Amino acid sequence: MLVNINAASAGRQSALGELGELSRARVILSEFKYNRGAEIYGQTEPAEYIYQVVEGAVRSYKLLSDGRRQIGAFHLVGDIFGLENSSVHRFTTEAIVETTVRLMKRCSLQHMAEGDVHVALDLLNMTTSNLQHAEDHMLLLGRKTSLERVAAFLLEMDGRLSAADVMALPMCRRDIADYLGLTLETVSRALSHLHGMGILGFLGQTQRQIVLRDRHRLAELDF
Amino acid sequence: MLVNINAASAGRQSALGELGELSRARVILSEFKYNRGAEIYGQTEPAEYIYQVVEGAVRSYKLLSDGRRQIGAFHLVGDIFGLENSSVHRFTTEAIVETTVRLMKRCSLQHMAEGDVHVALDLLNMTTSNLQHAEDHMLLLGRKTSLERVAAFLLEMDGRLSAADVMALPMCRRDIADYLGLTLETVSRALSHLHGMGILGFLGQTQRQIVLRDRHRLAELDF
DNA sequence: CGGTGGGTTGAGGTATTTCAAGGCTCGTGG
DNA sequence: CCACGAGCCTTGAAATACCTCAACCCACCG
Repeated sequence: MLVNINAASAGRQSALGELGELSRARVILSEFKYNRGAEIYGQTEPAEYIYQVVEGAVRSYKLLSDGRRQIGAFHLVGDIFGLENSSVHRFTTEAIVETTVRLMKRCSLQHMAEGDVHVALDLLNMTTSNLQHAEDHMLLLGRKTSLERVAAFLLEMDGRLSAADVMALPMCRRDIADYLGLTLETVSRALSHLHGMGILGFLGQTQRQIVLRDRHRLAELDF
Repeated sequence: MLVNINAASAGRQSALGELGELSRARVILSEFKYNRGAEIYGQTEPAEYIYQVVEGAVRSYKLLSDGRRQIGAFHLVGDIFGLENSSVHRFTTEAIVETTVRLMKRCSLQHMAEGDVHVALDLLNMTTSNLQHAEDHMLLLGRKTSLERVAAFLLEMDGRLSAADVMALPMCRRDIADYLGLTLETVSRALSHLHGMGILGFLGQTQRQIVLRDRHRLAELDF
């Protein structure tokens, strides 16, 4: 059963609260754990389950035939993913770090949606949230400079991770780059630049813990 | 009433057929005509209506504060748009050419969706179609070259306009560019390049009528 | 006719990519 | 305990895809 479902989800998945709705129907199967880098499902695979991140982080991406990769979204704790309601997945998803997820059979969900308007409306809300994110991301990918993209990324993560005043990014530079439509070197340079401007600082040697020193000036960079 | 609703819509708006469902409830208001370039609604305006293109073509876009523009989608004959089901529009939309649309009050739709599962599922399907398009477009904007983008655009339009063997594009080069995340010059050069390769030809002087001579080779350019 | 709104093409500039080198951390095995 | 390689990150220098600026053409229209 899916009780106590991470109520503090201020992120994109605004419908999370309403998953309580779904939970009452006892269709949650169980938890499952994936190792760092493990594939959760592949593009064009039949979509059997939908998932919720309990712990860890997930990337979902598309590939071109020559290996170019575009990450469409990162799924953090509390997020629901795998909700392509065509019966086939449109992305490949992988665990970025050691990740545990909750599973739910998609067909029973489908069934529920047909019987209960509220479930259907919940699905609609979740899908709309995803659409909205995709729309904003198109603007970023089509029209923003590298610095603006990285600034937008940091602000997004700041809003979604929001653990403390220091962000612990789960993903590497290459993941960020493939999310932002850049190369990892460009991302690195942009971060260095922001560091040099005094807008952010690094903690530890791994460079994945980032502290926002001046959220206001960062927001000004993101048009 | 919304009968005879352009059944030949093989495009993204696969849910079009199901709009028949909606039509039965007599919430279609009337038709309205917009002049070339006229704004249909603006970003952040309250979303009062949803629309269906009867004749013409529509662009919907987002702007950055300095004028950079990203077109998220073109809406052609038969397409439904304005379906942001947050009560506020997330795009600005304009008629590309003289365009007539059908209107439907959004609130009554909302009301219907709450009462009828089928309506809710229709909305979900339409939203999912839009999401799928946005996901594919992210890959294009983030990772494809200018030639690949233009090739993909031509193939998309070929599938959606599919009037005869000659495509009559309603939109200018700048619109195409802002859709593909390029400049109009780059689009023009890519088209010239494809022309030079014998893959496509132009009809008339306006350069908006394009004939695909070699659809197969074009498809190979779109990874 | 002159002006405006597309469209094409060339030349030069630039943001980002590509290629390459080096540093740091961490796990593994000698 | 240290050596070593692998993974990750940064930084520099060179290459390039795309952008910018500019000129020109053509069709259309008052």
